[in-house]
Amino acid sequence: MSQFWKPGSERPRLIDDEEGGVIFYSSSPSTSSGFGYATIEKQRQRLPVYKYRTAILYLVETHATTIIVGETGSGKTTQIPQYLNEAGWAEGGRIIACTQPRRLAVQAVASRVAEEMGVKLGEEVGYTIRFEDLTNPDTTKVKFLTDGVLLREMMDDPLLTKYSVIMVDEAHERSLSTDILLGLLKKIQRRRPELRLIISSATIEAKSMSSFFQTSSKKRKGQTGEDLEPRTDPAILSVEGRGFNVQIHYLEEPVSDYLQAAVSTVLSIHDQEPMGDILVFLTGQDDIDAAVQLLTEEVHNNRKHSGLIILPLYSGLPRAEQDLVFSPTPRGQRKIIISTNIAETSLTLEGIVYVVDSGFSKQRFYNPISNIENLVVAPISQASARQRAGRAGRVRPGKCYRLYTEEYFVKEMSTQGIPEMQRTNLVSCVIQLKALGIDNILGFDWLASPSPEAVIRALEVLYSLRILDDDAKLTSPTGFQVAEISLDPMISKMILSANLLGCSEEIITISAILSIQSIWVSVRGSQKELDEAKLRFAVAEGDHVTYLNVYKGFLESGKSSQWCYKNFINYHAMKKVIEIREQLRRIAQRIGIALKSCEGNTEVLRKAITAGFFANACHLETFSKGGMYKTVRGSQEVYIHPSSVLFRVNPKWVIFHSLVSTDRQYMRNVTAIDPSWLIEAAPHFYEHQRGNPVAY
DNA sequence: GAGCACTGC
Repeated sequence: MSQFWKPGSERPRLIDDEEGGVIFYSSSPSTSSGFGYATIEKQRQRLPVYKYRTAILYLVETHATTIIVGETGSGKTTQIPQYLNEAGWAEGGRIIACTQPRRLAVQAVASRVAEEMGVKLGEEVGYTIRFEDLTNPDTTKVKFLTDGVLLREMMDDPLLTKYSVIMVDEAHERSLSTDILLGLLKKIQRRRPELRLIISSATIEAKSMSSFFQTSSKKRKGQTGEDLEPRTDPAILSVEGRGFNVQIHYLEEPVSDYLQAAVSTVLSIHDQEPMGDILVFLTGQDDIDAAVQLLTEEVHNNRKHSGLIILPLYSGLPRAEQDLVFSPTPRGQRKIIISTNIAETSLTLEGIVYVVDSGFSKQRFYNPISNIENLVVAPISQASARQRAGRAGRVRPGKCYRLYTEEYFVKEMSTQGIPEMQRTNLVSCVIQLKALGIDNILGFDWLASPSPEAVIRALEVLYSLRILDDDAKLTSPTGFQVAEISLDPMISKMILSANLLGCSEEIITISAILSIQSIWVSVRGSQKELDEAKLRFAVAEGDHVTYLNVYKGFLESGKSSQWCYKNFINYHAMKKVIEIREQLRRIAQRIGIALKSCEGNTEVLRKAITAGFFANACHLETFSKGGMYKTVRGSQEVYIHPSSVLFRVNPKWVIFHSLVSTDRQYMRNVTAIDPSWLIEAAPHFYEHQRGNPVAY
């Protein structure tokens, strides 16, 4: 192995003593010396671990914003809320809020804190995620929630007045909700000087977070000159974690085929390194299946490779197969998990000692000009590479093999990666800000500004849906109602139109189904059987009405998992559909939509769909071969996806829910329409020309 | 006749 691999030159992280150790550094000179440690300025000083609590409480007391940086395992997430609670930050009916970007993390952290405090989950310590509110308004003092839920709470309480401290965890991940939330929190801070923010982030983002929250500190003195308000310059506290050291190895020479390189690296680790599981990061299902097959063949052909358990891991994998990665490795064997990015942040695997990092992942990019989102294989960032490597050091010191050179890591890889804000469609983001009364989206104080093109495109789409008016303000009632519905605005618009057309009962079912990945079981081997199963539900109107038949069948079966199995339908997906539908029903009730069924009238159904998705209208190119369509607006070449029930049926006019772009643009979830409905639904968008609709 | 990184409300 030594011929190909070169150890990294980055010095191992300092974990200096068995105490753990806290390093404190303040971004500004301190006037107080009461604690004996706060005199250090822009200079690192290690403090004994018992002062962790003191340091945090002091900083939160004196600074409006505290930025906590550090590694996993440093106890930031679980200890800080407890310190704050003990220090009285949740007295007098105030609540300490702690956000996470993922539902699972919220649940896990909340139950751990409840356990550590010796209280019942849902009382002093509670959590709120979509579909689940385990809090008690009378007793909850520490509340964990997803950042998306906190954003939703702002719709009713824009200043988040019930919270005394808000801690935002994993801020370095820079998810869309986190970025929006941080921008809004900074605004709130100006109106609520008593509010305390704690931003928890990876070390690499500390500086940008700190300068973002840095505000001019003019009015800090009260009339008599005493300090009334906290310091407005953020403090930075750095906490070392207890993770084990991970030795980094780079390739001596670059390789062109990372898949092959990954396979041979796994085999040489198995031959030459002591026992311990291996985690391999590849990009997607295709890569992973190919690698699993190559390794399995190798195990069959070569006896020295026995004792290997090879497991794929990606989100589309059926639940039972996903769970295999969590089963303990039998003694004398070695587990090899070949995974997408799901293992980078979403899942934590125990027992990993070796990581093989391809240096690539699939990433979504949005082109505001064509209004199309693309999924492409792209190089990861240095931050991502560090995160992947860290997965090897959870149980004991580990090793990470990077399938690229150190020069590439240092010179070619970007340090951070592009925030989601800058590579996604912004319609939902814009409508959320509009609902909070923020009208100047481009002028908003962003952590990372979205491109003007993307903002303009989002405004345009919302305007065409009559969600925004000529002044780019929310229309009443449509715009305000759409903002209440926690779905894609085009779907929300479809629901509102269904109310007028008398088919809301059916349309909220369709909406629930459209907002999950797929209701079909993904099976590679038995494609034919799946297609046959689909035909049992398929109708000429298209995929949307077909979904209604599936839902009806599921209800008639008594929500049976057996029935799902027989019909190649994903049972877990259907349960989720029921859950989302129930939430939509509640929201509909709240905004005054009466549920009404159209009793099988599919024309009004398709008119409601058209009212939301008129912009996605296409017509068949009559003289072209192979079912080529062109979008009415923009004349883009598109095709019906083979998974659609309208594949090869090729109706003359269709609208689609979304595009998948590979070598071609494929329309997913397609419904046949009458072109006259387009002008009826959106006279501001389409006009007649020689009997057919044409986009303005 | 082909393909879906990952979250979230």
